[in-house]
Amino acid sequence: MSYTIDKIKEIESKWQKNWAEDAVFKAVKDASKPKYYCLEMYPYPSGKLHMGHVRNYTIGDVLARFRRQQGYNVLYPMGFDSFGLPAENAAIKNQSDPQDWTEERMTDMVAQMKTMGLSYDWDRFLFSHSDDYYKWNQWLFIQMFKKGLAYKKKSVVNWDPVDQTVLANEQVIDGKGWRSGAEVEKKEISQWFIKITDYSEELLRDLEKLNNWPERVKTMQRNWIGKSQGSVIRFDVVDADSEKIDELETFTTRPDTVFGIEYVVLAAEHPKCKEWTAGKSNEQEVNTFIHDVTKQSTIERVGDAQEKKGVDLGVFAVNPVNGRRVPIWIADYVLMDYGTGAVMAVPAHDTRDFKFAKKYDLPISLVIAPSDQPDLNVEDMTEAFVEVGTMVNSEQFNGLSSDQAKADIADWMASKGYSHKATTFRLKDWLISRQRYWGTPIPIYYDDAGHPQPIPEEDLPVKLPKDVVFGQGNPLETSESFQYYVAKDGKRYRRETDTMDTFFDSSWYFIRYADLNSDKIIDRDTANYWMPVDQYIGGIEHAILHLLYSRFFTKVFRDLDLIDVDEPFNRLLTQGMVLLHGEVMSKSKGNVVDPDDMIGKYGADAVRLFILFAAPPEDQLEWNDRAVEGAWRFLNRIYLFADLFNKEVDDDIDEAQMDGADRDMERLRHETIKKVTEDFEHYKFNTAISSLMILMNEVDKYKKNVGDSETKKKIINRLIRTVNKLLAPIAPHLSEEIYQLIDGTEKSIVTSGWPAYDEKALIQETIQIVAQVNGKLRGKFQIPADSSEEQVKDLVLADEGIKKYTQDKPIRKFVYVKGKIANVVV
RNA sequence: GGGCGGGUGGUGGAAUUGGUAGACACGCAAGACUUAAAAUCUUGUGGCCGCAAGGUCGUGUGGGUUCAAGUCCCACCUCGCCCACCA
Repeated sequence: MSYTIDKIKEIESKWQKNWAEDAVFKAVKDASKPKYYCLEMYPYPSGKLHMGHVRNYTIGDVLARFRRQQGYNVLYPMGFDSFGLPAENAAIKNQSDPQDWTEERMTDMVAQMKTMGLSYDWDRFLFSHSDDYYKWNQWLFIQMFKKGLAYKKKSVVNWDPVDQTVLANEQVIDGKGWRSGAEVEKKEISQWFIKITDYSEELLRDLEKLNNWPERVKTMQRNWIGKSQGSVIRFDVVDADSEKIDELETFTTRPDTVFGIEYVVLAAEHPKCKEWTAGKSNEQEVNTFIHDVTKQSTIERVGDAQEKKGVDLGVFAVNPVNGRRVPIWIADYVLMDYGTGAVMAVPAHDTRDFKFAKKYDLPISLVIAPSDQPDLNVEDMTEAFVEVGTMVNSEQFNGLSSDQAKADIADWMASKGYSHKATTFRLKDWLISRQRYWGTPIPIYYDDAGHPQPIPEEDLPVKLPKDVVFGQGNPLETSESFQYYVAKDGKRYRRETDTMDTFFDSSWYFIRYADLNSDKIIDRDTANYWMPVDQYIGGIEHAILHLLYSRFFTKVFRDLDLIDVDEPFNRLLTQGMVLLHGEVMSKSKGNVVDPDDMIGKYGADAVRLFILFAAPPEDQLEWNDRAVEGAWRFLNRIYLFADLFNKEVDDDIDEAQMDGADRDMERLRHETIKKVTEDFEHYKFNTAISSLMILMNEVDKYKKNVGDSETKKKIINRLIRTVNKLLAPIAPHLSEEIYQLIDGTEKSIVTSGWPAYDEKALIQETIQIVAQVNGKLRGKFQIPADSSEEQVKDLVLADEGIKKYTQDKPIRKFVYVKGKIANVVV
């Protein structure tokens, strides 16, 4: 009778089995129905699901089931981001095969997903280490190579000394490897890059289209792309005798300060540093400085941000706007890979330049005066003035606001040929090569001249070999079978032994789901039918990298004429973390709650219900075992309530037979349908659930009178059906059980439809309004819903309770907000 | 340093976007049932005063706008996340 754990286990496993057998969740393209593509970020096969996964998938499953009931054709697949370092680290430690290691973990996690009752279409199971998938990674790479979007470049890279691999800029966090946490070193090698910067402008602009993305994710992407507009100014470079020896370009966003340039400063990596000082007296000093700066790891260079160091190169730049000769320095605070690697320094109006000038006793001259201190003296300045002010010491621009001068000087310099306007981005090309085994092999061989050539498409996939040795540098270099590519003519060529960053895999898997078994990368019509993903759900930690790369790949697909959409994810939900006692759950802290334990104790439905009820999906969620029990109690109430279903009566109600209590009950039923439907649309699961609880609280009062009339029995039947369907996305097993018990149909509740509400049924005859005197609550009134303001005023002012406060004072004002509040001001 | 979010009972969180602050739930307390416990049910539960009716204070702090402020404006305190020498 009661909803005991044994009963729960029986119900849950029964329906999981039936759904699988009946292929209830199989997605089939059907142009006659609106489609809904719901997707969670596919997980890394770490071994076990943690509560973060459980939360993520519960949210997605509820949305998928909600849409199915509404009649959408739903695509809801699952897979694994199964390439990556942990499998390889395990191989190094335990001599295990990365593939076996990975697949064991996948098997365990899939079993856990199934006990959660997630409604995935398991016919579309994708994992990135399958050669069926990575073959298309390779195919894509070749298309990119042919278009010049994949290229090789020697460069200083971030070297992770622990993982023995190169890291992308984005994978360096505070100068440390994002996985190992080791301090990153500098190393120069030849690497593969993807030219994402070709799409900087479009990636930035199209953020505008993403109306259903959280604002903060868009802001993070905007900052990451980092567009700035400014001018590139050309300087003549002269020696101590003012003989021109070269030219130099600097980038600035502050053309308004050009009359205040006191020196020009180059990055240590700038090639001109060595050129101009070769054979000079300061050559040794400059070389030592360059060596010291460039060998520093990022953390040392950035960590010491306050202390700026530099060396005078002994050459000069001529400021084109006024002919002034200023020294050229080299300094550690200038970055080679932004702008031109050379900066015009205006100490009075740039914080870094100011500190540098103070340290090396360089002159400072003011060209913008603060509006509240027009007579500011440079000697009195303790920091740079970086705000808008009035132009001074800037010839014909004096007196203008610096904002205005910024535009005017840029135009003027450009017209004189001193500069051109330029746009720069912070976004860098994406370094994708990894000196690692467990990833997609880069499909390239090197011809006799050492030039990279694509492996012909008919030779794809380039499969990962098994004859490798782990723990000695790049494993692919140790494989006899892999090292050489044998071409059609029988010639042997050296093969590329780097593999791809796993972010490459995850940048387009959502497109492959649309047409997983195609013998092309995708079938265009099928992809166009399912794409874009209507609802994408995952952690905020992917706000930049994964989501930006995915947007980029989608645009590349479009430009390769493979698909017609240009943004992959229509709506994005970033779910919050799961905490225990205010801390993130983690194995090292020993504060993890095992999903299996919870499901074993209370059932999947109760765990799902708790997770959705305890917090809005984007907020952090504080785990609470007791509250899970509370969720179980609520389900128990539903289970017992369904017992009242009376098969002897239909639910065709004669409205004339309804009494006041019946009408109230019916109205609340309609209100609840409306509330739950709207809340689901806006991911407000917690308030949807609370409105179901309110309904059940009212039902408990109402049902005490059941048995009196035929009408009440019918209303109870309606309530059971409604509550069950509204609850079905959240607690699918229990709902399916009840559905089959009361309606006994062949169909599943999954496709049984979504309850409708009637706007007319929501109208109330009498409503409650609140009366205030001087803004303080003084009384409540039941009034007919169509009362006029006059009627309300008369009623309120005549009331004894209100009179107590108004006494005989004159009424200064009477404010009435229809159906809500009346405020008497005396 | 820059950007983005937050701060509401013992706890998780509601509040129709300016209109009854604390919905709903957890916890707690009292009671019913029980030999007892668990479960279940009933009642209460922001602080202060009061037996009660009721009064009064109350959404991080201080000011302001308004008939009316958790919500809008100004200043400040504080927590979290992201980016960080970007010229």
